[in-house]
Amino acid sequence: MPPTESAPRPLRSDAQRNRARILAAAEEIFAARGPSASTEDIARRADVAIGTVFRHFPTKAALVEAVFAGRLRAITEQAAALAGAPDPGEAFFAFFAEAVRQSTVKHTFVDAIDDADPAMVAVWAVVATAGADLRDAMDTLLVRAQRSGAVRPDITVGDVVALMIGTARALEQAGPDPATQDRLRSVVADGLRRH
Amino acid sequence: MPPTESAPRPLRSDAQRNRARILAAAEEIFAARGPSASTEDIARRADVAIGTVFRHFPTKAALVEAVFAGRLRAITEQAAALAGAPDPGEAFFAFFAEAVRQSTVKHTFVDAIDDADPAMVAVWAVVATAGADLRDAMDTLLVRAQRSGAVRPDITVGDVVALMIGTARALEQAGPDPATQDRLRSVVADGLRRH
Amino acid sequence: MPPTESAPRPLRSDAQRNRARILAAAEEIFAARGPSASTEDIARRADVAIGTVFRHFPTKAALVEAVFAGRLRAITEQAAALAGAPDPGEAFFAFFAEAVRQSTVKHTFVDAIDDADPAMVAVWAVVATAGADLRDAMDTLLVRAQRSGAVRPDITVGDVVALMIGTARALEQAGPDPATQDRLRSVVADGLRRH
Amino acid sequence: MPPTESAPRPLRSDAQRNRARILAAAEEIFAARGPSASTEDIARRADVAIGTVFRHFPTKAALVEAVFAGRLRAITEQAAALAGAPDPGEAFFAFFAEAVRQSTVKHTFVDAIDDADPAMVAVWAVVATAGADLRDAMDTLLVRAQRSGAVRPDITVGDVVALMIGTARALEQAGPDPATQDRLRSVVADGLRRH
DNA sequence: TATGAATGAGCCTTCATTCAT
DNA sequence: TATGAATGAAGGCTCATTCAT
Repeated sequence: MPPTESAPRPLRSDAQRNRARILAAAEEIFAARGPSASTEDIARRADVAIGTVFRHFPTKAALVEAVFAGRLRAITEQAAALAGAPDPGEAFFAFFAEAVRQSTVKHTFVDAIDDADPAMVAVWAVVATAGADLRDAMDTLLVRAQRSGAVRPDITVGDVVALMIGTARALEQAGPDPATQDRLRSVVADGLRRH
Repeated sequence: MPPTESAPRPLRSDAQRNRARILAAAEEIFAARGPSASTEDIARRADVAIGTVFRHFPTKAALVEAVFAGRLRAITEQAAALAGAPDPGEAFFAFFAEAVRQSTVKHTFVDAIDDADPAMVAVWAVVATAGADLRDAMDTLLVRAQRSGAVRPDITVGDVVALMIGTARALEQAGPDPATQDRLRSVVADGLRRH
Repeated sequence: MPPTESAPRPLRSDAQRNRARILAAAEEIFAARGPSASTEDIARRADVAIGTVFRHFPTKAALVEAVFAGRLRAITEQAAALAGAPDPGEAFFAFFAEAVRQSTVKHTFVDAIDDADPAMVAVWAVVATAGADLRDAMDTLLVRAQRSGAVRPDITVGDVVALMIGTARALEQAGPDPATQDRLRSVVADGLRRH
Repeated sequence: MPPTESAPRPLRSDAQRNRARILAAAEEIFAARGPSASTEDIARRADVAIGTVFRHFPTKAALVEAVFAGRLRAITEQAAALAGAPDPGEAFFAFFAEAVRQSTVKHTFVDAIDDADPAMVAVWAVVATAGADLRDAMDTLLVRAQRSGAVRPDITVGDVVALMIGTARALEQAGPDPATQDRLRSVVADGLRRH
């Protein structure tokens, strides 16, 4: 047992499994009912006692943050994977479509984070870090696409983020019909192109 | 001596005033802090007792719905006002911009309404009515704009509603800078145009 | 309803009764089991719902503080009542005996206040105010008694407070036998006299 | 091959070491933060796992008791060491001062022990034994001091115990200033002398 | 009708205790 | 024996809703 806890030892296998189950349960339940869903419900879905949830995530905010950051990281990886694609425009729009698809849940997490709640301030810190990585990856994609003439030159990364979230919201509103979802996505994508 | 027993008798004038104050307070507070703001806070802002709020709106959900329906009616009126404008395309896009502007609140109301709650059935009825009126008014605007060639012909009213909500969400995400808001709105509007 | 809540209107009679019942219940239960007793138990003893306790005392600390401050005020009144007594020494020792008697409960409140708990910081503020009044009243008593030669001149008010609390603790420890309690009290009183 | 099955077999040396570490940690932490400090914290300070604490002390109360009994034993030894001192009065007051000094901790342990809890019956047995030894040792000191005329003849051992605890409480209340602590101790000591 | 005190289910969190590893 | 993850009963507090005044 080292004097300082600097390197938290790897979790025991059963603990790892529980941690994963809790994250999965939280992802599902937050997606379905928003992050105001109760921790108790998440514990029930993960089939663990409430204390176990709090052992892994000392705070409800920490749990929300973990789920949210996980999602950001996944999207970031996809942006990175497309960074070297041959056609910059195609890469950008492929990323946009995929990111929107993955954000389409009943409640986007951003909605969930109530700035008024001081407990959520810490959440934003972590999210900001993960978000910065994502922004960097997106910036690469965006700049290349703009240089190639595929995207309006006045658009910023912040614009793209906002439009991704907004488009996800629109799809959520419109319902699951694939044709409709394609149509809506194409509207925003067209708007982003140089005209 | 009420005029007829069948219809809900008109409220006494002070009751009417209270109802209006409560709605106004709810609008402000829901817009600022989302629909999870407490009913107490709304009562306080309206300067009435909590019991009065529940006398006018038997349920918190009913209050949320009333605010939402009110907003729908306001937007409907604007659509109606633009129905006879000389330039159909201009009318449509003016409506779109205005509607988005008015929907830009921190938390959209739709998020607040829990479909699973049986107490919300009656609520949805009212909203549905208001929503149908809005759809009709929007349909007029949309069809004229499409006939004039200003808007993509494959777009439906549902698409426009979804995009309005999504765009409002994007603006909320992007923050208050007017130039940014214009840029984002123009992206979606451009995407809606025939290209 | 005044715009500013500066003067909280007098409570409705039933609310007053409940407030008094809660305070009485808290006094009993804190005295018997210490201030770590649960708010729920106090509510039960007062025969009100838990929410009612929190309506009257927004925090558990506020409840502890109210009980504690009430006790301080009672003792302060007694000190004030004895301030003009003809024999200063007699007055001082009568006060000391009475104050000790009233503090003899299984758990003194001071024990209760956990400095480590940040929620208790506010408690100390109020207590300090009530305590300052008490100190003033005690100071009068003490100085007169010292001038009359009845009490050791090097004793301070702080000493008297500490000895009161300590003596109460000793009596609590010794049990309820009156002769024993008198003996213990007389030991400390004798020690305070000029010898 | 244990010596006899009837007596609890001696602990393995590492277990002995752990037991001692836990007791030391508990002593420190209970002294600093009172007996409501969490068992986890004690385990952490002792650098053992929580399960180890519960293997050695089946209950938190048992741990509190062990610390308490240890303290009683330490004080008993001091009383015994002074039993044959040449000046009986000096010996008694030296013991009193030292015992008070050692009891000056933020929370007295007696407070922590809940008499109502049936799990505490066994605990009290041990404490009672240690307490009886202490009383015997103190009795020797006290009777000698009374015979020599240094202490009031009506005082009992129970009185002395109560006053020790009460004085410790007074010192705790008064704060750490040495002059103040001396003054308070001298007040009680003077009160105990024959006058 | 309006008032606002009372109710109590539910939420997040802590911690003594148990038990699989 | 030691470990530390899991358990689950409380505890403090909030807030939608009810009801006596």
